[in-house]
Amino acid sequence: MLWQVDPTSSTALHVQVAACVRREMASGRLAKGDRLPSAKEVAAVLDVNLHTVLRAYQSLRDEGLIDLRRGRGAVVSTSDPGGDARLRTLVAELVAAARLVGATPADLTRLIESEFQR
Amino acid sequence: MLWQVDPTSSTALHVQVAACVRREMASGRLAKGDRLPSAKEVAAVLDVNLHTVLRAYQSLRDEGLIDLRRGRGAVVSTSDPGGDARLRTLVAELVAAARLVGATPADLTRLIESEFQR
DNA sequence: ACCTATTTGTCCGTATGTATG
DNA sequence: CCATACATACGGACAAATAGG
Repeated sequence: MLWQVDPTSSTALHVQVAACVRREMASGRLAKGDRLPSAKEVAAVLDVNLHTVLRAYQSLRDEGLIDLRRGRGAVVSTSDPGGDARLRTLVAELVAAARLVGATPADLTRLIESEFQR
Repeated sequence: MLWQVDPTSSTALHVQVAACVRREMASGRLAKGDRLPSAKEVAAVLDVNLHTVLRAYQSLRDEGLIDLRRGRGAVVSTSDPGGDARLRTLVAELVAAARLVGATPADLTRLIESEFQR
């Protein structure tokens, strides 16, 4: 992958790094299930700080483009053919809503269990 | 505002700080248009790093809860429309979807906790 | 118009923790 | 046990936007 960033640009470095990954995905050079190079590697290649790459990866994760896990690395998100794609979407929405009102996981568990019994 | 964080907790500090703000908003002590204390102040009060507070503020901005601008500070942008009603609706949807795929309450709890951790 | 202080934004560096293989 | 890789927190430095005198 030939990535490139411009340190003098007015756009933030981590945004540029994220854009690199999106380009690779758009062009098909990165397909679902592919593993991205480690943040450490990318940082070395682009001569930027490790945090800058990690921040870019995390923003991609927030967009749902990649799956990011400790010890494993970054993997392009799969379409998840199993039926639980909707489940995870709902969970994400629920957690977001819970955060808005300061509800804890325990609160949600209680709500869910009472709902399950109906 | 009496904010408090637990450095020994397993949940990240910046998540706790963001939760503090959400609680204030949910309780009505922070209303639309109100200005949040500067990140520097919060950092001093909570005895955490400035960056930790800034990260919390930025995540709140990403959620659309506050407006964040250099030199000005953080201003509440919404008055938390939603509340518990939306939470219960989402729980009902989630439970319905879980039944379809045979997921148990324990499965949902696990999913929710991992989602909360992010 | 100018200067200064404040406040967020970004980047770098270092250290430690945690999950994975 | 150990190496890898992301996660978080702290600290320092500088830049950019804003507000006020």
